[in-house]
Amino acid sequence: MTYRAIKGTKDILPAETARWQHVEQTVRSVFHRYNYREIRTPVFEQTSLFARSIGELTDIVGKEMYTFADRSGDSITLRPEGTASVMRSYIQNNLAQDQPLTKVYYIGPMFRQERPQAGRLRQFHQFGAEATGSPTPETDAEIIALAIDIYRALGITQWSLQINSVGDEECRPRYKELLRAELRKVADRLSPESQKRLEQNPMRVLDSKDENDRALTAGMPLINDHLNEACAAHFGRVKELLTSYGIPFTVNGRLVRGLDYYTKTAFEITSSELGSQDALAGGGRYDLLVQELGGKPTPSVGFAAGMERLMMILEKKGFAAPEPRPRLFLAAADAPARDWVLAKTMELRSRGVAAETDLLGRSLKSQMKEADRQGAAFVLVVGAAELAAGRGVLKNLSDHSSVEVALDDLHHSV
RNA sequence: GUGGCCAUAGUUCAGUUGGUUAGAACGCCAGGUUGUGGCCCUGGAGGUCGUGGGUUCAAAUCCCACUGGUCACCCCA
Repeated sequence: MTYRAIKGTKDILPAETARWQHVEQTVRSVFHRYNYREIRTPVFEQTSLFARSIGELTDIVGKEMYTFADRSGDSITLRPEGTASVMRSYIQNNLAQDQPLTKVYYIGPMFRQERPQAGRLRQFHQFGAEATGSPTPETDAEIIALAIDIYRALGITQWSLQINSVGDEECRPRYKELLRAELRKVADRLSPESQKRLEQNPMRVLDSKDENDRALTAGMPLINDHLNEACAAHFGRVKELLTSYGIPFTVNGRLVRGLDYYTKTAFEITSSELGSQDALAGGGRYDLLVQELGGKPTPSVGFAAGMERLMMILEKKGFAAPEPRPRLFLAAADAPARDWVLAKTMELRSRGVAAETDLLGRSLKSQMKEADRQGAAFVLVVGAAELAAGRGVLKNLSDHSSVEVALDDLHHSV
């Protein structure tokens, strides 16, 4: 084997594309149900767009981006997530002018240069939605409900929703100082990773998976106990709405998302059906991002979900999407019938019938086996005798029955 | 970036303390039935045993390096 797909990339083969298409269709139909419209942005952007929106200190920007210089020397990056591009497009195309609230969704490949493992690829696929222009908790709740509805529509029941509020530009800095002061008291005993975060992003220390860190920070103040009035009211309303929508959730005061731009609501949907990488979707509110990118202050909420992890669950559940199959397979019993069979196949196709025939000049037995393998509903064997009589025997491959039909109006018989 | 495990037909795997032409199942092709699929029977094609080096009379088997895969850490979808 000479060429292989690049590490961390995968071919989605014909045997699996039916499942992908089914998921894509289901996802789209739920988005449309919620009145979100599709947006398609380029898969690469100026590097600084991602650096600025995701945050210079995040792992994504610090060590995971596919960044390269193009031929003119500009620094280009393959998108590691969708929100930054969508917001760039929102500002560039002035989408705000059409209506006060813009609801869009996207679906497509993302790229991060990490070590691959179960549920993590270098090129992976996400779908997500952004509701831009609304500060209301009703919008947060809609985004979360939308994500949950997609899993429900796909028959995925083993998920759990965790939510938190990470505060805003007024109460978060105040809380961070409080937390930092607490953390300093145990700083020398924290893991090296957490010591680094103490100054840069102390909230991430609470999110550490290190057991010792967790023990040390066990009793420390949590952000959602130190929200200002506006954030607390917003968070309360989101929880109230989720409850009224019948969506179960747990509040996790230590939940901090990996991207810098979140404010107020942050949430994560995980599945116990997955391995170590168990996050199905994540999202939250990002009221400061649009202005950070040069637009007018525009409050927004959104989420992103991984397609491969969804596929892993569906595959594990043995979910099989229906495959396209030929309606009729036309088999030639002898050489003179081949031309007629080819012409008839083309005619049926032009009439909208999924018709298939042999292109390899194979024996009749082989053609029959092929028709069976393809899952064709019917097979018609045509030879000199049938051509002379103008009639043939149409065989139903699933119930083994046969009927005699006129060759001229075959399309009425299948 | 760090660590564990793994690498033999297209696929899933067997291959004894190192020993002669490396096997099975499934899949693929052909025939059994000179014009009818699925089951069955017969036959066939298909492998530089991941790559390179070393030990040995002898290596798929032991050792080293590399490459690839996989899982986990970090982090995330």
